[in-house]
Amino acid sequence: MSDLADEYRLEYFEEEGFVRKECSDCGNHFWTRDEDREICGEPPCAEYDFIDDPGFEEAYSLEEMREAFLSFFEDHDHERIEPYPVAANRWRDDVLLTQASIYDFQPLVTSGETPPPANPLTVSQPCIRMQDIDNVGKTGRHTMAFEMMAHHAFNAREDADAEYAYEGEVYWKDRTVELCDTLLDSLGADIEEVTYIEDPWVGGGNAGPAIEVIYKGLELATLVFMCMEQDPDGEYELKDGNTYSFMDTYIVDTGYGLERWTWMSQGTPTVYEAIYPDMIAFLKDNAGLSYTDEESEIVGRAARLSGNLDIDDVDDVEAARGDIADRIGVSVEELRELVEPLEDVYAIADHCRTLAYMLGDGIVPSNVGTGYLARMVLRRTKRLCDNVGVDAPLDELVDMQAERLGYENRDTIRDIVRTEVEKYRETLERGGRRVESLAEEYAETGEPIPTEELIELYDSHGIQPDMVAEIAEQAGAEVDVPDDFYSLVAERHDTPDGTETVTDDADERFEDLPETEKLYYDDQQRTQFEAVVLDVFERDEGYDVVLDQTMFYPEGGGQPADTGTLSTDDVTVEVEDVQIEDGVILHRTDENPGKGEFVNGQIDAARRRQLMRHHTATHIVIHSARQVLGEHVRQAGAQKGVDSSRIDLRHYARIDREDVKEIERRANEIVMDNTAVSQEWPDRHDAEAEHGFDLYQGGIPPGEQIRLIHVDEDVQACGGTHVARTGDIGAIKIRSTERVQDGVERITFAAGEAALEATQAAEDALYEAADVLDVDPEDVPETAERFFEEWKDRGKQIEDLKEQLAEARAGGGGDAEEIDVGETTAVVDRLDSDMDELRATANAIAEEGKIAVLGSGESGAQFVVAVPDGSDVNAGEVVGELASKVGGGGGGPADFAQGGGPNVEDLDDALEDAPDVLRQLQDA
RNA sequence: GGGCCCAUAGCUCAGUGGGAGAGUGCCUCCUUUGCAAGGAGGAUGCCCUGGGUUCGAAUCCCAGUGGGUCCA
Repeated sequence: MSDLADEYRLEYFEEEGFVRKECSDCGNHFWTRDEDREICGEPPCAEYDFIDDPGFEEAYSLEEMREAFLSFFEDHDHERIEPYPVAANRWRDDVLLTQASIYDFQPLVTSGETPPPANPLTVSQPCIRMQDIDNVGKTGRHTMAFEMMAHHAFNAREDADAEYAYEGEVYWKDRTVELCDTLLDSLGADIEEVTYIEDPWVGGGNAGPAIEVIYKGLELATLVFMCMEQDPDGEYELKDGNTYSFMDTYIVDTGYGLERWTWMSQGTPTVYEAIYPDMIAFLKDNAGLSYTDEESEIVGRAARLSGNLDIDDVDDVEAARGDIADRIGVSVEELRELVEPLEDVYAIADHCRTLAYMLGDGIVPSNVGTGYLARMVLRRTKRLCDNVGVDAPLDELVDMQAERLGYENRDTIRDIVRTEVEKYRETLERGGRRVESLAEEYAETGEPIPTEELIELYDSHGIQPDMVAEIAEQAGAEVDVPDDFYSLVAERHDTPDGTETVTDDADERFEDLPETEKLYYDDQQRTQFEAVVLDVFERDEGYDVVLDQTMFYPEGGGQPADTGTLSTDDVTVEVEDVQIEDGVILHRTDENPGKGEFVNGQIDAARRRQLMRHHTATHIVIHSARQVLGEHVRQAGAQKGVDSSRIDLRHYARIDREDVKEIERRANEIVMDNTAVSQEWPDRHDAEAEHGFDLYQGGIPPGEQIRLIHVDEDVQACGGTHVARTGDIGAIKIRSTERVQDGVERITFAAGEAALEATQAAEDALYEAADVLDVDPEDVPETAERFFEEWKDRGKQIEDLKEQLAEARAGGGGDAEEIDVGETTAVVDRLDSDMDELRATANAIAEEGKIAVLGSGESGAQFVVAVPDGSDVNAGEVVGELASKVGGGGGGPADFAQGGGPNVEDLDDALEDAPDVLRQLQDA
């Protein structure tokens, strides 16, 4: 096994007089121009040297530094590209957020399937990393949101066997280091002080040599040379314990932290003051934080010290605070009081920037996916604001960052923030009440609130344990939060195991067949074609027929497959389903048309027409919804059908009736405009540059060219079949909306004939209702309301009357049988009315000091037994005895019981036995 | 994508197989008339919808609808 040491012997280092050293402290190897240098320069081997002593010639703002970087690389033959959204799940499904510039090019560009937008290129990519969220504000250098400035070059070996979307070498290690070195020099850094540390990189199945660039104690950049992939037979064993071998493609992946470069140029105590000084000032002022000269001095020194410490988790921060306080010569309490509000302010500024990125790029808060992350950040930010006493509305704070970042959808962002803050407030209020009553309960018993309750409160109601503790304390209850609280919560989510066996049935039978020519894109209106049967494969039921070309659309992009027939001179076979595998289209048929035959294909035209109408209508509905609800609306899924289709949209509020009507109106305007629906196959990077990522509502297709569908002003990457003109859709009718998840709304709609049918079905329902009520359809709502009110009134009246009837009956005696049972009198009677009446009568009789035994045969045999106060007869037992005689059971409290059974014919016998039963039970 | 929780009076909620409740608000009267005052009486309800189990379901089971929440 070999390590990668040779990979770092660069000509550039040699030419420039670098020497390779081993750090006397940590043992890492590094390259430096300074022959006497002993340590690598990276904390904890060294401390920050740039606080109050900036490392560059001039101080740069964040914007100035970004521009300086990008234009430097433009001047050195790189093309500047626009950054991608922070919501990486918009072009890849393996991650949620963009965490590095290379994410922009994974997986299609890095694998060589798709060419990069430019080569070499430079970009400043906004990124969000949630991993360090607890450190933000505390360490002086951690941020959740940051921009990774980068230059990338995509190379492929000339001797590679396979075809790649880029060829040859643009540049590799020497040039990369040279560019970085030159950049530092041009900014006025003392390049004698710069060290390049050897630090092999491994991640996500790829690996390669990498270099950390350290200057004045701060890691300014990482230069990664991605050129290896995991390989069981690989020659190199790397730090993750796996073996790796070289790939055909090799990629320069660099990362320069914009914030750190800005910080380096200013030398402020923390990175936050360097990157958004205005917002920090505003927040400090708003929270009423002001410091005397002496206090400022302490805060400054503490900040410097915390920055110098190598702190990677919060426990260390807390422990370190004591250390810092000692070194400054103040008490820990004093230090905490001074520093904690500032830490909150730093974190608020950072979190607001994170939210601006997330919401600005169209993430909608939700209980799933990126939306959930946005919600978490927002709630955390709100807590920090409350904690430190910032009373400016959160939407205003987020807007400050959104404005700085140049977002144009600021009104929507503010609206989303306001909605979310309100939701959070309601959750807290609900939770507060719940905790209060729980706390009171446990305060009475004197027991601490059990952990099980805490988990339930957090998991099901979103109430943090510290909030429970706070409220419980006021109510005088104890709370003991276990240290492993969050792992206990996690345990609750452990599923019995869901090891999915990925059924990877990559069918080798089709490997030698050519890709089927897709006729359905040439003329989407045609339904007939001729073809040659290349091969036929037998299936469990039916056959897979492969043709040289086809008009049949295979299932894909939410559009179901076409059906139809294939005919030879001799036979006609039914096509029941169509699938595509590696470009080969499989027609699933009931019979074998015969290999080598010429066939005449005919697709079910009516079905296809409806599918096309629904597909084009889907684009129109999304487009209309975006106009009505806002530009943040994005497709979260779609399914087309013959009778109806549905689309799921990301939106932060319920779509109400007014919205539906407006969306429907706009959609039908587009239909009535009868504009042409066009398709084109542009280069993917040209398309992205012109239309942005909103193209990919339904997923990202691979390849150099992508198919775009234009409907009205809407443009989407789409592989489906569409009508020629919007008028062909006929009409679009929205049938229903539902909230399928928080932040995701589903619209179900019908197009063409189905729209007409849907409308007629709704009308039928109305007419039928009108017919029942015997009124005009337009009077149905009013009449229904009146009927409902009257119905309720009558219910009340009937109840009232029953009570009167019962009292009259109890007083009047009637034909009821009266028996003496010991010292009390019992009334036994059969009334044949409902339970309510039976109960009322029994109550009235008991009021008069008599035992009531009433039976009814109205719906099954039923009994009610009521006993007056002071009687020693148990009503429940009486009922139980009687009910068993009619094949049922019964029970209830000792003074009032009811029961019954299915055998009505035995009711009279049971009642006749009642006196005996009563006497027996009394004697017992 | 998965897990969990909730739905009862205008509001906040209790009730977990057998007669629908409390607090608050509302109405009437009394007391007092000074700020969230006291006393007495009264009206509140398809117990979310639909199925099932049961002699009997607000209560148990299933499905749906609406909301909440945690996780990947």
